[in-house]
Amino acid sequence: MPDRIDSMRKTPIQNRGRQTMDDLFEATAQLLDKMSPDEVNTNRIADRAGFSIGTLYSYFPNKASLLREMALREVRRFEARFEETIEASRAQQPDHVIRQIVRLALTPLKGRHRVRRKLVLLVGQDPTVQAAMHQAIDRMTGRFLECVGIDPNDMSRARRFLIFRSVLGPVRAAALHAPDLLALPEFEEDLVRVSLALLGMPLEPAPIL
Amino acid sequence: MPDRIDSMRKTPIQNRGRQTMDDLFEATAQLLDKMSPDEVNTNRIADRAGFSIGTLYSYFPNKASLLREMALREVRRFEARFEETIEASRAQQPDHVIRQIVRLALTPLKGRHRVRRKLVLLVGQDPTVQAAMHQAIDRMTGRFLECVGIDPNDMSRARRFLIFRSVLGPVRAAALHAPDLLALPEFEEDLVRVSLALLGMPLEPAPIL
Amino acid sequence: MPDRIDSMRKTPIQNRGRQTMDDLFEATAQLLDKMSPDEVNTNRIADRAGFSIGTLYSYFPNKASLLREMALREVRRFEARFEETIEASRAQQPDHVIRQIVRLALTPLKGRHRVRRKLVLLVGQDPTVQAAMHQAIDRMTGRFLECVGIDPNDMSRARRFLIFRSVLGPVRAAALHAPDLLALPEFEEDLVRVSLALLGMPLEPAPIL
Amino acid sequence: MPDRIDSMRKTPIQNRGRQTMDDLFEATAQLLDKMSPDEVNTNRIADRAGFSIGTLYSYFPNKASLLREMALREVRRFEARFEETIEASRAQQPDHVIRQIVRLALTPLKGRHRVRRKLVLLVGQDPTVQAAMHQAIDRMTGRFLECVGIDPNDMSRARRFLIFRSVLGPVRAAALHAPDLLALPEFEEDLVRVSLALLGMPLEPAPIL
DNA sequence: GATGAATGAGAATTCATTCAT
DNA sequence: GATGAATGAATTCTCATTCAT
Repeated sequence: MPDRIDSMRKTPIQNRGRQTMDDLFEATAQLLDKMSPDEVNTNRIADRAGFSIGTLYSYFPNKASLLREMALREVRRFEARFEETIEASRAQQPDHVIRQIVRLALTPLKGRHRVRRKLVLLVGQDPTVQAAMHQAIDRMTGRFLECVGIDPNDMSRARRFLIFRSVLGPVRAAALHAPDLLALPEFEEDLVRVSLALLGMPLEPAPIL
Repeated sequence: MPDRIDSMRKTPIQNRGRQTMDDLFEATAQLLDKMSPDEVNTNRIADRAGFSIGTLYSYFPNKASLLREMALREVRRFEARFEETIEASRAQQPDHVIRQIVRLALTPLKGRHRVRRKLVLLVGQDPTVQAAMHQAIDRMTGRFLECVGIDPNDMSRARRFLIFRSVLGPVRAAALHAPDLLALPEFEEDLVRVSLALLGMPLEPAPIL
Repeated sequence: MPDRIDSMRKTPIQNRGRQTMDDLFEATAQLLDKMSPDEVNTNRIADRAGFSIGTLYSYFPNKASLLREMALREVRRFEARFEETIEASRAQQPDHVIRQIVRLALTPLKGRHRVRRKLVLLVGQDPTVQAAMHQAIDRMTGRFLECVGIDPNDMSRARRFLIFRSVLGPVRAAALHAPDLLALPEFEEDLVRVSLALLGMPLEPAPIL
Repeated sequence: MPDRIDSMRKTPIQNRGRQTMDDLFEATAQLLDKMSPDEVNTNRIADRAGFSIGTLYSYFPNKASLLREMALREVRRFEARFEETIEASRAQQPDHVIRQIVRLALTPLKGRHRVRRKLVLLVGQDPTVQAAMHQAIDRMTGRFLECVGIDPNDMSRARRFLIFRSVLGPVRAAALHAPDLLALPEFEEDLVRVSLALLGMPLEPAPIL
């Protein structure tokens, strides 16, 4: 799976192309949902999307770039939903804002948590995706602090790094290995508590249970 | 915790065999350290370990089992180190115990955080490994609660799930993308704070910075 | 010398068509100049010529025929230049005529020796092109002998075969691998000497140096 | 057809490997003899050689390198035969030596002139092969001059370049397009004449016929 | 006529695995 | 037991060509 520089073959400004790419992404998602990541190959993707393999390769220079674009799109989508959430929480108390964000993280798009996990397995080494994810998290952290009125410079890098990641990591783990937790109020509660602890704003002493 | 898994071809009671397997694991680790996971193949592993490919296949029935055993060994090793840490912290304050555990998580064996990450990429879908990891985390959580004198039944499943995973996830993220954080006292501090918050024992109101 | 070959789809009597074909040839030449022959494909040719791939296929039934026509055009052009040279040398001494022909061979159109070589690599097996080239050389040999007043029947087939080919081969080799030789007077001199030797008219005993 | 640096995958010091490579070369030659060069693919080569495709790729990193090695072997073989010829002609008159060399060029190995031609079509752009061929010709020229007692420094570069190439080019052309010429005494005669003319040693005035 | 998205056969290459020595 | 040459299914990717718009 060689790695080219140019990520896409044709700029999908045309709606035609945009639709085809979406079809390919959707096909990929369905396959990831159904089978192990290394069974997902370009032939199967094209086939399921209802295109010939050649069409796939006229939209993406190679397999890696298709997966990369798909991952980047996921990141962008999450950030967009985050942005909406922040906007809707303007001028609210920090704990309320955090709770909204935790809920956002807990609500997988179309139940596609498994797809996302497998996508990570396929794209995990891709530096572009890595960078995009971490920059997105950093941007979202910044937006959040701004929203709740904290100057980022008043907070250590370590803590800024942790605020969201201490929520996102466990959510992913739960989604994969204990999905029922996602629906429990006390799970949401504890995630909020973690973030607030890092903001120096503990809730009332947490009940042990 | 029995040592044998039936994906191993021979019971490695003989030291010869044990040594050979360790050599193969070490070779795999070195390759993972050097190259992308999908460049790591059985021929290269055998080659670097100084064995023929045939020998590799007399110790493991297939590639997946080699990687699986290796991952399981990592899990067992971590748990063993955890056990030592707990033993050494007997009858200490919870925050002290937690701090020791955080330090354990921050100190990978031989700086092999990258190796572990890539191993996950290769083995990530293996149900045996998944199960072993989560069972280990659950066992360690139990041991910890026992050590600090909390009855596990007094704590919600959600919280038990989170206590360690809210530390482990961010540590891995930092190891991969902001390794310098691992050495910062305030990073350790905040990780401890996260766990304590979940135990309902906040430190003194956290300074924002 | 009729201009039409039945591998062309339309008789390019219309200037439009003629121009389009020339554009396609020119694009092909530019690509051959820039890249390796097997990187030159029909899509790139159409693209560089500023046409759609469909247009290319309305002028040529397939890739081979485009390249064939292009090669045949080269052959015709060379023969036309040869004809001019011969005409301009009417009633001159044989050594003078030969020198003019050698100069012609040394002076490729637009410095496109490399293009010609790569075209040969792409079209080399085409029997039509092979035949056209050799017939052209035979015709030119005949014209030359006529011009200098030698009856072709007075000369062996072997020698007629050699007269021009002993010049053309080395010139191509030099163009590709020692282009600086092309400009040296002694190179031209020796090529003339070779041809004259075959005509049984050696120059004064050649200086060794 | 990507191009690696390393030309061979395993050093064929072992006789086993040497034999396998020879089989692959022989299979390639047979295919080139039978079909057009671009129909010759690695699958067919392996198949005809009686190996699996994987075996081919354990001896050569890619198709290009197989063809390259084969071409280089041809060059080495020709040079070896040249060397024998020179040795056998020690202390003979220049015209005798040249005649032997011309005969060598006229005697294709196993009637494989066509194979060689097609090999050139496949490998023609390969810089390694190009360089090897030209260096070989230069070495042979040097050996020849030494043998007939001419100091290379007494001869212009242009002429040294031409001495053999003015023979080799036409021979190849004849082999491909007028094979019957190869057997004619007057063809041999004229080739000798060409070389001698370049050495400043004309034969008796050439008979026109 | 022109366009260019779509096609799909076919080619190169990899690598887990086997088995004769 | 060890070896490593050989296997071949599977995968990625290309590009000449078609045809609906």
